[in-house]
Amino acid sequence: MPELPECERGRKIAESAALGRRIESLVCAEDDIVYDGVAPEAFERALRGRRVTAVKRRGKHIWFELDARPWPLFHFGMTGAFRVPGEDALPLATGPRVGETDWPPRFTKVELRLEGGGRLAFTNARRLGRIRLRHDPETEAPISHLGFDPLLDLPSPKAFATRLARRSGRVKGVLLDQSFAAGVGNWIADEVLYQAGIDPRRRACDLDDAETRRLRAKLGHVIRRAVAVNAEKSRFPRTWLFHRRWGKVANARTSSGDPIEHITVAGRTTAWVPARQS
DNA sequence: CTCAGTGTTCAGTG
DNA sequence: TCACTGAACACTGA
Repeated sequence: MPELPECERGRKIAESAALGRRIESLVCAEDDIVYDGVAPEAFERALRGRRVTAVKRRGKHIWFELDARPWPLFHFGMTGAFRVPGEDALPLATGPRVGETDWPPRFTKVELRLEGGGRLAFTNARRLGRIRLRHDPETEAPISHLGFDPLLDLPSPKAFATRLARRSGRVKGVLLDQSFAAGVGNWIADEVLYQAGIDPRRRACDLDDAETRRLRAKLGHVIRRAVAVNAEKSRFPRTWLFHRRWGKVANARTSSGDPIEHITVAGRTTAWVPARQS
C-alpha cells in the first residue's frame, strides 16, 4: 500500500524514534522471504550496538545510516509499516490494526530496542516487503536503479519532457515504473492523470507539450500535498479522485458529478473519469 | 469460498 | 539491448 507519501511518513516515524540513538538489541522474526539476502541472525549482528546517524528515503525505500556499515534498507511492499508503541498504524486500507496496548504488533519482522527505552517495529503482513543490508544503499541496487524522486528532485519541465518522450508505453505504466519516477504507485498515478486531464491509456511519447507540462506539475503537486498532510487520507483535498475511486462501485462519481470508470491499464486496476481525461 | 490488492520481479515476447 | 506484458509472489480481509 505505501506509496511515496506513506513511506515518507514511515521515515519520519523511524527518524523520531531512532535518530541519534544506539540500537541496544533487536528481535528478528524467522522469515526467509522478507529478509532478502541476509539471514535474520546476520542482520541482528550488523545492527546491534550501532548508533543511528540518519534515516533516509528514496522512492519507496527507506534506509538507516549507522556509525558503522553495512546499513539496513527497508521496503514496505503492499502492507509494511514502521510502528512505535502507542501510535496508530499507517492507515492502510487492509493493513494490520493493533490496539495501543499490543506490543510488539502482529507481523513484526524486526523490533529495534533503542537506548532510552524506545521501540521501533517493522511490520509486514503479506510478506511482499523486504529487509536488506547494504554497504552503501544509494549506489547499490535497488536504489541505484530508481528514477527521480518527485519530492526530492523533480526534473525541470524540459528534462521531464525528454524522459517522457523516450517512453512508448502507456503513460500510466510509465508513471508506475520506479526507474522513471520513484515512489509513484497506483493511487498517485490515477490521481495525477485525473488532475492533469490525461487518458491513462495514452502512450507517453504521444503527449503534447501542454499535456507533458501538466503531468509534471500535477505529479509534483499531488505528492507534495500528500506529504504536507503526512499521508493522512482524510486531509487530502475533497476534490481528489482518491476519495471516490474505491470499490468499483457502480455509478461512482467525482465531487463534480462526472462518472468514474474502472479499467485495467498496465496490469493494474485504474480509476479514471472519461469526461475529464483525454 | 473466492478474490482483489496504495508492490516488485522475472520470464516471455516483440 | 531495450521495452512491454502478464503471471507469480504471499496472504489478509471483504
